[in-house]
Amino acid sequence: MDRILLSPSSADAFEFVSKEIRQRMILVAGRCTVEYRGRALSFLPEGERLVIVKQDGCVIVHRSRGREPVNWMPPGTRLEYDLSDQIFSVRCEKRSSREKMVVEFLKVNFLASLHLSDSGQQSLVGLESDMVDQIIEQPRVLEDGLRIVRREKQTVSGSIDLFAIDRNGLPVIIEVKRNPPGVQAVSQLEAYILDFREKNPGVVVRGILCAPRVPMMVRTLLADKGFEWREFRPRFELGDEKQRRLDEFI
Amino acid sequence: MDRILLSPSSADAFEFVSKEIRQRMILVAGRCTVEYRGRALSFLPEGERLVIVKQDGCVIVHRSRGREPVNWMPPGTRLEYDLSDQIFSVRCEKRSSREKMVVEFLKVNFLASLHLSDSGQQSLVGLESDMVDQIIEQPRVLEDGLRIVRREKQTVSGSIDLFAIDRNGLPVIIEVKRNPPGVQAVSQLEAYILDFREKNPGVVVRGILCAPRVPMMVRTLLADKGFEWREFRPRFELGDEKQRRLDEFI
DNA sequence: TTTTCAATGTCGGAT
DNA sequence: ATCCGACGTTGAAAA
Repeated sequence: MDRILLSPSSADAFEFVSKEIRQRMILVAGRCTVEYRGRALSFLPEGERLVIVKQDGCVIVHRSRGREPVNWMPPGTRLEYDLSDQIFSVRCEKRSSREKMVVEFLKVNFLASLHLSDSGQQSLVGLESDMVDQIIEQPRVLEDGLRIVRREKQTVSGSIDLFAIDRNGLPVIIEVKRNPPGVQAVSQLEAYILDFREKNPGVVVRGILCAPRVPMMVRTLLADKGFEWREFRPRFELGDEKQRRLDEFI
Repeated sequence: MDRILLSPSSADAFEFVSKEIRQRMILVAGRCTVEYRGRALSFLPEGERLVIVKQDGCVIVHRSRGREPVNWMPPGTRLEYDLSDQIFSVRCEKRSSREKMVVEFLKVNFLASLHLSDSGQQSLVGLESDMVDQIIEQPRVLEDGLRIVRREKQTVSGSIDLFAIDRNGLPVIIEVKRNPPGVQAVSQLEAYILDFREKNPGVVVRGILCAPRVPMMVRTLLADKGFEWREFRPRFELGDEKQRRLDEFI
C-alpha cells in the first residue's frame, strides 16, 4: 500500500506524486528553498528539509531540529505539484486566507506515499479545566467554608474561571492557571475585580489567583493590589484501562 | 545515504534503528499506541501514525490530519528503542522535565533513516516588531505631531511597546498588536496607564491601542476607559534578492 | 537559569 | 462566519 522512491530524478518525483490520489500522506525529503507569502513574508534559502503533505491538505516543512515546522500551510490548503526547468516544486495556496507557499526541490532524496488509518480518540488529563473540576469538587483545597457559586462567569472584561462565596458571605473571584502565571494574569484578575466593583458599588470582593506555583514577582504584585494567591498542585488520573496501561510502563 | 524499509517485521525494525547512529532523522510509520506522562497524562489508542525522531532528540507523533503533532517530546529527549513480545517500541524520557513518552508499534509499515544537512537562515517579516519599526519610522501613521520617545519601556506591569509625546506635549502610551486584540490587551494597556499615573500623580496620559483591526467589543471597552485605538495595516517587504524571488512566484 | 512575551501561533468551543 | 481563551503551547530574548 505504501510506496517509496529513493533519490529520484525531478521528473520521476513529479511522476510519482502526480499518480497519487488525495487522502494520502506524502513525504518529500531533499534540498529545497521555501517561500511563503500571506500573514507574513518569508524566504528560506537552500537546505535539506522534510515536507509532509497531510490528508486534510495541511503541509508542514520540518528542518533537522526543533518541534516546530519552519514553514507550513493550514488544513484546507489546495496544492499542486509542478515540474519546470528540472525543478520539482510543491505549490500550495489557500484562497480563503490569501496565503501561498512554494517549496522548490533542487534535489529529491526521498519520496514516500503513505496511508494512515486512524480513528482513535486521545485521552488527556491535566488541563486547566481538570484543575477547575477538582476545585469545584473539593473547594477546601483553597480554603474552608468556600462555596462555589458559578463556573465561567462572563464579564465585560472576559470570563472569570470561578465565582464563589466565602465562609463570611463575601464574594470571591477566582482565576485558575495551570502554569505559573505572569503579570498579565494579575491584570486579568484586576480587570474582573474592577468590573465587579463598578457593577456592585460598596460590595467588598476578594480576588484569588490559583496556580501550581506562583512566582515571587506575581505574589508581590497581587499583595500590592490587595489580592490573594493559592498554590494548588492537583493530582491527575486517567480512567481505568488507560490508567492501568500508564501505570505499567512507568 | 538514506535508508528505507517497507513493512518490516518488528525484529527487522528494531535491528534497523539499532544500527543508526545519532544525528540522523528517523521516520517510523505504522499502527501504534502512544502514552505520555509528564506535564499532563495522555493515552492514544491503536491507530496508524507517523513518528519523527529529529537530530536534536525531539520526537513528534503526527496523525493523518492537522498541523499539530498529537504527541511529542522536546529537544534534548533521550530515547531508546526496544523489542519485547514482538512489539517494537520507541521509549523517550527527559529527566530534566520529568517527562516520558512511549510509542508501541503493533505493526511497522515504513521505516526510514535520513540525514538533513541544513544551515540556511530564514528571513521573515510581518512580525509585531516590524509594525513597531514602521511606526517609529513614520509616527504620523498614528497621528500628526507624534514624537516617539522610547521603545520597550519597562514597567512593573509589563513592558510598553512605545512611549511617545503628542503635539500638545502630552505623554502617550502605545500598545501595538499584530493580530486583532482581545479584552486582555485593554487590561494590559490599562495596567500600564494605572502604573504611570501612580508614578506621575496629576499628569495626564493618553493610551492608544494600535492593531490592523480592532474588534467592536474592544473599541467600546477602550472608549469606556478613556483610551483610544488606531487601525494600522503595515506593508511588508523582504530585502532585495528575497523580495525579487517572492515577487516572481506570486 | 528564570522570566517575559510574541507567534504566519493552532485549535476547539461558543455566539 | 467571528470571537475568545487554553495549550503537555513553542521559541527567543532579556534579566
